[in-house]
Amino acid sequence: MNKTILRVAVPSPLRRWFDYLPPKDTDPAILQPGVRLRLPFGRRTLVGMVCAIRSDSPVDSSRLKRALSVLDQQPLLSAPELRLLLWAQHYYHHAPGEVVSTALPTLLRQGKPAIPQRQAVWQLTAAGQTALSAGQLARAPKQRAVAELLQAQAAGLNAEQLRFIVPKALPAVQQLVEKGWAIRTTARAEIAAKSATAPPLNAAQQQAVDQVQAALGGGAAFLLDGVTGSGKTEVYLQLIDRVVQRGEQVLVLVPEISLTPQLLQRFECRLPVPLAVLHSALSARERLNAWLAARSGAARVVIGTRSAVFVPLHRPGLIIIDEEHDTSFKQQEGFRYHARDLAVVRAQQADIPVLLGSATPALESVHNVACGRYQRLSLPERVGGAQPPRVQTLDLRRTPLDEGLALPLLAQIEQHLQRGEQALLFLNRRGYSPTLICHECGWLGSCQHCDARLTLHLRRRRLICHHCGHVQNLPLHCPDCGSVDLRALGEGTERVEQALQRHFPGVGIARIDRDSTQRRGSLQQLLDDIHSGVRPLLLGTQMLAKGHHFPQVTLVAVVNADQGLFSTDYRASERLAQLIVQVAGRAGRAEKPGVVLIQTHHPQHPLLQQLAQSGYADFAVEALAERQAAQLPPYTYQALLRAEAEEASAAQNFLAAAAALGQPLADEVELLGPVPAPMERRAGRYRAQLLLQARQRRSRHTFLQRWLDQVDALPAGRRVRWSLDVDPIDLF
DNA sequence: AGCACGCCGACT
DNA sequence: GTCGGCGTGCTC
Repeated sequence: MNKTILRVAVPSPLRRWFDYLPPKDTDPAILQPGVRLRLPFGRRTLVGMVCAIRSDSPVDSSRLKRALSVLDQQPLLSAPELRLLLWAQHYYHHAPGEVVSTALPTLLRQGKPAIPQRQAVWQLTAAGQTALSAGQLARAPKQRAVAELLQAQAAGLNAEQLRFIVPKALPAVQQLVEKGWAIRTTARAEIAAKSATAPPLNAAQQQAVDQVQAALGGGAAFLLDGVTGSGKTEVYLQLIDRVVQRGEQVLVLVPEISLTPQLLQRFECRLPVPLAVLHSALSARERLNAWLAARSGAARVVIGTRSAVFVPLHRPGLIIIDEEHDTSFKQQEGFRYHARDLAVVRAQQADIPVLLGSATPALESVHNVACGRYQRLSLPERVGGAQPPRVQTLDLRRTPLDEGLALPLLAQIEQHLQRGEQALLFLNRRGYSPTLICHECGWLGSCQHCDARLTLHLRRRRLICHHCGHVQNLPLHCPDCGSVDLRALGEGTERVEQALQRHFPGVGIARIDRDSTQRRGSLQQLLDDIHSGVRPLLLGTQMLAKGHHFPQVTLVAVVNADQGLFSTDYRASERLAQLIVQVAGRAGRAEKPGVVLIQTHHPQHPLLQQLAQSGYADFAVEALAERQAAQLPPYTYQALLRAEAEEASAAQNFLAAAAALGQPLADEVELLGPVPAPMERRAGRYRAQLLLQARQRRSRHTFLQRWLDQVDALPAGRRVRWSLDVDPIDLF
């Protein structure tokens, strides 16, 4: 008898598939891979997805349950889309149900119908127009901001659009409605067809566009290696335009931090086609609508962060990954996939080109070019003939420092400010100082939940743990000896800001870090002040290093490069090089060449020398040679088994048991550890890890396949939280 | 992960 | 006498 068996991904952390019988009297035509089922699972009822249809099962047929109902008339995911998920499940050895869940919007995971729901749209009324121009909203800034937005968009804006641009816009627009100054409708906002004209491309940009265009309709991977300011986005836009004209869709993946209203605005006014955006700030309904628009083909361009790599597309034509080196493409918990790597696989499977863009490509990508897997497209020059910034080290040895700033640096800042130009200081440490010490007895303020020092936040008068968020009041005297002589050791942005205020009284300073930009809209305010010249001194963390353009900045200083130079993490030098080059890229535009100063006690360090003299590309070649000599990725293939537990030895014990199980299987792989994590205790849990390294991807895969079956069954595993990370990028 | 079953301590 | 602690077993 030829039975129909449904192989289902069930939302549970189990690394297994579950087989079901179809519901009674099901039309066989609707039973296809990609439809959802309501299922009895243990004593619960869950929503799972059919991933394969078979005629037999390893499970005895008497033990197979019947699914309760089929939730979809059509598959939610097409065969190629499911294939990508199955590939990812296999490659990352992760639970099928969690892999599928990652690819579905929440409402679909909950079993809601896959039907778009019309969204409310707000428009300004005539009365609202009058009130706005009469200045009646002068004392309600939020309502005025919303009203101005609505005035600019006659077709109206939906909740998502309003919220994305004006924080807390919904209560404000509600108040406008109550006064009769705005109305709420369900009319669909028309796409503004105000297409800005494309600027002419330079020769390198044109060549890049031509080469990718020639590859449309087939599979090929490109690395667009373009220095900051070389016009990568313009290359994307013109390619997107051509793909859309072929009637195909483009998927654009960007790091979370660069998906800003400015970026969207640029895309919207250059691409007069429906666009869908997928980011974390969307409501569940908005996310589902965007997802469905991508799936139906209504959205021609889909922009999203990491998880958008799984979004279904009616007619995919091109995938673009901007800032491909950015580590936010790697999910760091649960299903630990890398969106960039999966995008490459997806494009390959769909037989379409993929374009990875960066000024500082990941060493993996540079290596893939060298192996012939990617074709390199190079944009060596800045648009408009701007000169690349000059990179110099500033030797800190025996140099007087004021709060971490060398006097020659302060002198330079002074000069640039006097010329009416701007200066940017980069310091990857927020707060006032990373350590509070008792000058009397040596007591250090440390976190009770982590193996870490507490960071002093002087303005808030708090000690804060940057690892677990623990907050305590600033002690007035030493808890150990009672001395009042407590001193701040080291510099954070808050402290450097004070030093700058002292040195440059009256000069506006824009401090940009997580603390100064917590209120929504405050980042925008700071950026506006920078562009208008109100704040010519910029100081900040990572946030300042990514994406933003500061045309007036002619001096960039890296306050402390030494932290990254001697780390035990072999990826630290790659990250430091990327950071320095990215920060340097903020400096100098067109007619004003920039200077980059790197403060260091090790001016002769090869990494800094290389960046200063020959740039990132040469650094990458050298760094790859070192990786090869040390047999590290991308020349070997790693996986990391992590474990954590409240009890000190539980994590180590579990990993030791896992290692013992692995030894007999480990003929082509190496097991290193278990060792305690670099910061063993974090948020009250003890953490340890076991590293696996293999010469071949294949041998890593077969090992993991056999090993995990046994590890899953370890009783010690129940007393810890453990997870597997294939291709880890943080070894802690 | 859930959720149930099951076998030992302090409480209405 | 029970309510409830968390060990351990199972999920097609």
